[in-house]
Amino acid sequence: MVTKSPRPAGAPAGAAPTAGQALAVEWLTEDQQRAWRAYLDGTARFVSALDRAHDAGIPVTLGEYHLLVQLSEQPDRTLRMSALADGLALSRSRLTHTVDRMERRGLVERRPVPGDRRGVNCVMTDEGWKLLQQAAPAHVAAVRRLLVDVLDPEEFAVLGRAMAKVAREAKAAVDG
Amino acid sequence: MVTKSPRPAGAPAGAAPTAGQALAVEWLTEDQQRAWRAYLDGTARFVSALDRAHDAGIPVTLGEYHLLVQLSEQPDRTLRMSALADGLALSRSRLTHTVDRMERRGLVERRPVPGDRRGVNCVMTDEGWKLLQQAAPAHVAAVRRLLVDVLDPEEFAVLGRAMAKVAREAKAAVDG
DNA sequence: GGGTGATGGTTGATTTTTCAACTAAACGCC
DNA sequence: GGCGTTTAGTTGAAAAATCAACCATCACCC
Repeated sequence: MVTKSPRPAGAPAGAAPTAGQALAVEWLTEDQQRAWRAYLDGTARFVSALDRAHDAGIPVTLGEYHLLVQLSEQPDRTLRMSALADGLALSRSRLTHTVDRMERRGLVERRPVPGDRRGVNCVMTDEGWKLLQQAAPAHVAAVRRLLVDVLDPEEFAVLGRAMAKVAREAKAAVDG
Repeated sequence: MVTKSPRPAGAPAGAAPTAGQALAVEWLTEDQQRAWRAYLDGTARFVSALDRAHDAGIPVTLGEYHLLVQLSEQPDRTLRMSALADGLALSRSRLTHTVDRMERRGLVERRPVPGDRRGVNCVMTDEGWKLLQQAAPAHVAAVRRLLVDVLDPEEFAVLGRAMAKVAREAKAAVDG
């Protein structure tokens, strides 16, 4: 197995790292490789299956759905753009565009933030709320069918804990 | 906790499902909810952190990198478009466009498939190979730093197994 | 109270992705 | 051997995401 054609991230035959680095790269073991690939592949396929479910009958995009969910959890179904962007791990620009579209559809509204004249609040409209309600059952069913019910409970729990750690780390890497 | 404002996928107060369904939707428990959120959030942040790493110093996009990796594992660094699309969970159209771009950059080449005049093979060029080599160390380092080394080994192993199951299920859902 | 830098958000151009329509070759089958 | 169907891949237009500037307000602090 060692002499396969140089694998994904397997030790490349020639080329040394560009510069500076002391070549202290540790490649992944076979097992790690497998797990990493499984994660990658599984996530890609899961997301696209879920997307497909949203196309077929759920009246909002997966992304829009998540945005509505975030808002739905706020006391007044209201969240500042920046908080929303952070919560959803979206760029500010992307959020601006997304909210533009959703606003046009009447799902959310922009309102000024009381204390800060720079700020903009994003508020879910009744329309948006209704749509969320409508979308929720099929969405949850899909998540169950494609993820939750596929795993046994402990597995799923571990997955959750693991990804929570990953989230923390990634967050640190980005803004740290 | 039950009487929070209707949660993400928590039991909505009003609206019944659109039609037909016998309302047999099972909502997620608190724990499941947490795990699902963690997965979603963790994945989003992980991917964007990895993307960012690719921007900063790695000379190919994450997507392009994965494509090159797939090719690198084939005997002749060659794979049919359809196989590549399946392997990467990409739409055919998206693959066509992506390969267009990469071909312009000289990273891959299109060649006819010997036995089947409909088919198109995608072959990694030496250029592409060199680039992959160059990119690999930093890529692997990032994956380690952001994922592999963040988890303890058993956790990571479980993650791998779990997502492999998920991948199978999603695949079944899509083409089954 | 007037700079200076950070924060919040938007804009518009560029690049990617998606979507639906389309061509061409292969397959099956009678 | 001819006809419908499926498979492979491309195309181009429309939608969405990214990127780099940009404007305004705020916060600090001297």
